[in-house]
Amino acid sequence: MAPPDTRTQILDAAERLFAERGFRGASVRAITDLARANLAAVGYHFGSKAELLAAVVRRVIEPINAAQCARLDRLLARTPDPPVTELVEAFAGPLFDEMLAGDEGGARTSRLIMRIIGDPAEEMRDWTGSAEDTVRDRYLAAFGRALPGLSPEELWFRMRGILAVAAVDRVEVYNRRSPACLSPVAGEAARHWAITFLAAAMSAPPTGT
Amino acid sequence: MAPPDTRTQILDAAERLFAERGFRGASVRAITDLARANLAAVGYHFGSKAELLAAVVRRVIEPINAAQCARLDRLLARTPDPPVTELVEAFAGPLFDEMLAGDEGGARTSRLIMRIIGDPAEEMRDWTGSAEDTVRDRYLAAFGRALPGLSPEELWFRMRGILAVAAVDRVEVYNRRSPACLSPVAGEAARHWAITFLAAAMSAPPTGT
DNA sequence: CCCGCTTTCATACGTTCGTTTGAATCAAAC
DNA sequence: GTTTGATTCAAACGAACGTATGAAAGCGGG
Repeated sequence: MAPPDTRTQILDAAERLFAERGFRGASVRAITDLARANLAAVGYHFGSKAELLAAVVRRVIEPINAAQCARLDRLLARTPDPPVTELVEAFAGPLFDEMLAGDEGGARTSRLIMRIIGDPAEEMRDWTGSAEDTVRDRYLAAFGRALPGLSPEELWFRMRGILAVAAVDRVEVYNRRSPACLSPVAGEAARHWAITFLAAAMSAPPTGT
Repeated sequence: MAPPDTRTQILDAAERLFAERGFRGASVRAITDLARANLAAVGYHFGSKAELLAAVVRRVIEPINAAQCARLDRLLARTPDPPVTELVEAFAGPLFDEMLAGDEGGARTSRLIMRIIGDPAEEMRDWTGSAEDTVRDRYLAAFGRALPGLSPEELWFRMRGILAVAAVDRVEVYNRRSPACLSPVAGEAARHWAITFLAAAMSAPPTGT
């Protein structure tokens, strides 16, 4: 099981191609070619392309969610009302951690998150995910205590902003169309920049409406 | 030419379907069906599906860019160094203005911007756009004066954040997976929330790295 | 009426897609 | 050595796709 394990190789190839090309853009043939597996292996090991996607997404999301959860636990063990900056760090940090752990300096996971958010294919939303909802609700509650006066709707609006900024990092379109003079952003710098940016954004006073 | 104008009807249908389903997900057949036109009409009026997309994107982007440019001119006519909040308002405001003008309360344009940012299809990046680069560079310069001490790279990182937050608004995935209790956000409120959120984010002190 | 030009239409072509199938291969148990 | 179950393989299926084609239809000016 150690070296080749067709199933894992397909998962790896699919993660990469789904991230790069989206659900519709990554054909089963391209995935099995990259995985050096047979075309029918996807059907055999996963049932269908949609179920393969779900397996890929779960494998990527789970450690991120676990880390977000653990860091929130650690924060709450220290004080029941952590400051906004630390909440942002705990929530957004794991997104960048996992991103940086990937083979290509994290671009792959970041792009995959972008796909999860933005891919129009219906199949991108079928990976259940009650655990994700739980974590999200816990952070919503914690942010709510740290930012009294913010309506639940505006709070949720701001949390979507966190995900958007984290996901949009390293997305190709931007880098392709970025001002020519700028060098690509190193992963660690992007992490700090994002935390700074988002902590300030989350801490903004309530709009009022 | 007034009522039916096949070309315009195709543009409208394509704008809607590209926004909803992405480039690959919106088939030429679905577009011409929605437009009540013949399948071959796309080839006749636009040449190819990719050129149809370019025409759609240009039609959506141009007024936004013009508005961003005009508002920056107005700002600079008043003072050579406008404050960050007004720059954010001038840059992000038109995104929401145009979004709100659409038929479905703006969701369509917002989603299309999201596609422009996130769609993995290569064709999504072929709509030239030197005018867009000009506007972007002008805002980069203005933000640079308003935020001395920020490196050009971090400045560009933050401007991408503006686009990300504006685009992610009303994207279906989020609303589908949003906490059940929350009602959907009204367009005007989202605009204020985003400006507040982004003005605070842009005004954050330099990270330093 | 008829002409030239634009536009619409039905149809077909070749490709690529996801999925299925049934035989071949492999590895361990007996 | 044979059997059994799991895995891999080449091949094929029908469906959907983007595009091209040539005839039909509309239509204002001679």
